[in-house]
Amino acid sequence: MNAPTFTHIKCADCPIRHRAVCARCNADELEELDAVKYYRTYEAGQTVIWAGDPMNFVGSVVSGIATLTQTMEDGRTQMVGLLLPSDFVGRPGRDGAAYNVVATSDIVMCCFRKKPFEELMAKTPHIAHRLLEMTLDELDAAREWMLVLGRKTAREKIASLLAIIARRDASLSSGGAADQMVFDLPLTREAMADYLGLTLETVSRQMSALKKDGVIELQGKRHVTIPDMGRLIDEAGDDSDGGMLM
Amino acid sequence: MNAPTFTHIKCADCPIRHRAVCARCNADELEELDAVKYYRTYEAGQTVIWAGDPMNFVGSVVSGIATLTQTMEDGRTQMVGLLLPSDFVGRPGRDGAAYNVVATSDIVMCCFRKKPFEELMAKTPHIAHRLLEMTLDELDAAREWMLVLGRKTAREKIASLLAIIARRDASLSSGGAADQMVFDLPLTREAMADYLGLTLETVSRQMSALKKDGVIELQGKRHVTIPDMGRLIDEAGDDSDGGMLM
DNA sequence: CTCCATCCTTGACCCAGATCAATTGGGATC
DNA sequence: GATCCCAATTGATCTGGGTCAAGGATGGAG
Repeated sequence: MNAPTFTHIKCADCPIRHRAVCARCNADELEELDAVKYYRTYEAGQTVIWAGDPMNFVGSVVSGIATLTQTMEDGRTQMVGLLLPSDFVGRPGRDGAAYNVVATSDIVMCCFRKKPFEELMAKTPHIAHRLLEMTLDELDAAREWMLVLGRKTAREKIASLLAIIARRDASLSSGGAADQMVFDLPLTREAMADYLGLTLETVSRQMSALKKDGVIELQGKRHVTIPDMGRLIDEAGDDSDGGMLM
Repeated sequence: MNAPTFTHIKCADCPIRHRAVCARCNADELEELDAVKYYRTYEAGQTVIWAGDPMNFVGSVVSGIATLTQTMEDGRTQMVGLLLPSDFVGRPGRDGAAYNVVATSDIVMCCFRKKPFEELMAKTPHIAHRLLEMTLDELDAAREWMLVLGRKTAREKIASLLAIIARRDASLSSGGAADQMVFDLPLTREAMADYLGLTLETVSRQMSALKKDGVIELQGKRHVTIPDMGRLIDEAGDDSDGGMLM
C-alpha cells in the first residue's frame, strides 16, 4: 500500500468518502462543490458513457460497480479499469470520453458539472494535487495490469484478479486483513474474461481448477471463500506487495 | 492527438523542451529549478533505477531512450512504458521506484532533487497541473496498451508498435505527418517482445511476414520504411485515432 | 583480414488457451 | 411445482504463438 493516507471527508449527502475531496478541503470549498453537485443513477448493464462522446461532467461512484472498457470494431473488448465506490471518472480539461463506462450493477454517481469543477480546481491547488495522486495510483495499477496481461498464464491471471478483488473488498469493509477472506464476485465470468484478456470458458475452467486444488471455495457461482490468502498470492505469481488500488 | 498544445520552454542548457516545465513558468521559477538541477548519464544497457529502490530525484530524459519494465521472479518481464526525450520519470511524494528503468541507448537525464522539486511544486500550482496533464496522458496510453496486450494478435501487436514509434518519431522531428515514413527502430527484437508480451522469435517472424506482405520495408535490421501508413494502421486493427503519447 | 560477440532469422514441434458445441444449474415468474 | 432464461460448466478439437535448436548477418577489436 503506497497511497498516502488522507482522511477523506464525506460530502453532505453521499454515504461514501470522495477520494477527490480530501481533508484539506475547507467548508467554503465543500459548499462550492455541493452547489454544482447532482446525482445520476444507472441500471445494471446500462452504458454510462460511450467512448468518444462528449462528457460534460466529472464525478465519482457512490454505490455499485462500473467498468471502463475499450472495444475494437470486430467486438473484441478489453476492460481497462474497474470503478468501485469512491473512484473518480472523467478528465478535467478534455471533452470526449476515452473509454466506454458501463454499469456492471445498479450504480449511483455523484457528479459535478465540468466547467465549475475546473474553475474550482484552478482556484484550489490541493484538489489538483489530490487528483494527481489518484491518477498516479491508477497509472501504477494500469502498469501492474500490463504485466498480468502480457506475461501471466490463465491460472495466474485469475488468481491475480481474485487477490485484487479480495483486497479491495477487505479494505472497503472491515479494514483488517484477515487470513481468511469471503466475498462476492462483482463480475460475471465474461467480464472477468474481458478484464484478463481470456475467454469466458477459460475463466470458468480455471476457476474450477483452483477450486479442485483447494485454493478457493465456491458457494454458488459468485460467492468466494479464500481459505489461505498467502496461497492465492503465490498462485498469482506476484513478487510485489500487490498494494494495488485498481 | 489530445494533449493540449503547451509551448514548452527550454531550460538553459538542455537541448530539449521539458514537458513538465510549461510556458507559464516564470523566470523566477525557472531559476529555482535551475538551481537544483543536475545531469546524469547512463550507458546503453545500464539500469538507471531498480524497482523498489529509494529514488531521491525526479527528472526528464534529455537524449536517448529508456524503458520502464516490471519483472517476475522467474525472469518474465513486461515493459510498461517507453521514455523518449522530454518524458518525465519519478513520482513526487513517494520514495521507492515502482519499476525498473533501463537505458536502451546511451542517455542523458536532467534531474531535480526530489525535496526541492516538491517544495517548488507546492508553491507553483501550475506545475502540479501540468504533471496531472502528463500523467493522464500516460494513463490513457497505458490503457490503450492494455487493449493491445489483452486482445490483439501478434501481427496486430507488431503493427501497433510500429505505428506508435513511427508517429512519435514523426512528431519529434519534422512535424508533418507524411504518408511515407522512415525511421530507425529504437528497440531490439527482444525489447519489442517484452513490450508486446511476445517472444523475440514471434516478433522476428511477424516482422518478416509484414515485410513479405509489403506492409513495411526493412533496410538492415533496424531501419524501417512504411510505404503506406494507412495500411499499417489497418493491420494494427485500430479504430481509434491512435493519438498516443506513450 | 579474421575473430568474436551480439542480434536476428528460420525451422520443427508442442501446448495453453481459443473455438465450437452441448448440457447444467439456479433464480425469477407464473 | 413447472417453465423460462441466462450464467456457468464441461467436453472435443483446433491453432497461434511458445519452445527448442540451428544457422546467418553485422560490426567492432585486434
